[in-house]
Amino acid sequence: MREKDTKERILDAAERIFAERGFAGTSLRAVTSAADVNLAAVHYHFGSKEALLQEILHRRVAPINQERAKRLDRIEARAAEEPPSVEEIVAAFLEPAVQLGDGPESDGRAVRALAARIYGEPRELVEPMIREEFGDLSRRFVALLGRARPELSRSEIESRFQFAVGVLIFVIAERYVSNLTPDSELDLNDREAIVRRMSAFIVHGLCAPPADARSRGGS
Amino acid sequence: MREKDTKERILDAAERIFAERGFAGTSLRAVTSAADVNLAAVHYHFGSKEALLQEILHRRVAPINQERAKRLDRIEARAAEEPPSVEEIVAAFLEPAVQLGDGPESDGRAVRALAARIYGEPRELVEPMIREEFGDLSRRFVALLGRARPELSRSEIESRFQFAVGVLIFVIAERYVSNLTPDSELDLNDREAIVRRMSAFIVHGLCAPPADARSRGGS
DNA sequence: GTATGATTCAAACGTTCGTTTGAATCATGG
DNA sequence: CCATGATTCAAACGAACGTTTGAATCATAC
Repeated sequence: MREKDTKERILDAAERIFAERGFAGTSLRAVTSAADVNLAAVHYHFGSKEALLQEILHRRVAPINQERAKRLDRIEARAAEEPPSVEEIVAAFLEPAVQLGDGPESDGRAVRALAARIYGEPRELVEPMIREEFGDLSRRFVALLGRARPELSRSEIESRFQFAVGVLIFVIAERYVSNLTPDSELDLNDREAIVRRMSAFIVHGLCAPPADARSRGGS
Repeated sequence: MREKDTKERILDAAERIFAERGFAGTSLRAVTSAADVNLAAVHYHFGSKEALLQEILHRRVAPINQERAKRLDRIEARAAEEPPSVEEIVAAFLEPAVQLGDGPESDGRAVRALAARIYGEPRELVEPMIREEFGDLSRRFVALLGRARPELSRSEIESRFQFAVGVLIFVIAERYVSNLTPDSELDLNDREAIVRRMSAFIVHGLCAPPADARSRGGS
């Protein structure tokens, strides 16, 4: 038996390659070759390529969503006494995600890139996965933001939550436009600064006055 | 000769299918079948699958970037007298993009989805395209934002610009998390409201105080 | 050592893919 | 009408794909 078992090696290799090439652009032969295992092992251990993707997502996303849920629990418990602040809600949303995949053996970059690129895959492939992993949590975030900003309609809160998701996904995916030019001063390795800036941007965006004249119309 | 010529039919069909399935997940047979043309026509007219993608991008993105460049010209001309406002810079950035692909014959949804999903494709495929189409414009937006917010470092401006890009991409891609749950009140057809809200969110995010203690350190 | 289930293996299946090829057809000008 | 280049066509090429198959090997318990 190898040092790291076959299943784990497949998961690690697939994670990296799915992140770079997407689901359709990743062949199982590329994965098994990178994992140094036999092609049939994928079917033996996972049943299908699609199930492999699902399992990769789950193994990475479940821990961060558990952490988010814990943080939400604490915020919700205190919300009975006083409304939550946008800052703490944003922290609960962002912090688990920006640490995604970091560990002693890995800097988590591929994991985060994969989590981000899921949003670009064909809808029928990933919407069930997204709904399953994030549906409940997003409802809870939206509800808490509603407590923090009661003058906004549910619809406007949902929009703003979505904008925050867009920022986060772009940041964790490290897909940048401006640093493609030679004069860019953006240092992608300064993650702390980027996270701090992102948090400030999102908090301030969320704290904007209502953009809708009839913002309370939808409730 | 058909009503619409072969080349145009291929471009239209490919645009739609690339947007749904991504580059690797799109077969030329799917495209040619949808366009009701012969498979070899793709190679005859475009040379390769990749060149087809490039041409699709260019035909859609070039007009919006021309419009953006025109708006930038106007803002830059006035910037000699007084600093530009964040609002007008954001409008110059967003408005051409949210109208992307809208015309008498098409609601532009597929076009926008494709423009958005380009960011998820393998880097070596799309970075040259992105650099070519957006490199110069992003430099100009960053420079103008620097004029509007001189207390921020170039690096922090670039980060914020990137966050704005993330929001825009998510919105034009119509990839939502919260509306996947049955109780969502987000109406994706109310584009005007969504754009208005997005603009407010971005403007307020960009107007946040410096997140970096040494924000002017990079200049 | 033997039996049994788990795991890995190499080969194959049937399908699909982007690209190429040479012939057929079309469009246009002289 | 003929010549010529443009365009479309059907077939094929060589490669790649996810999945399946049955045999071989491994691991473990008795």
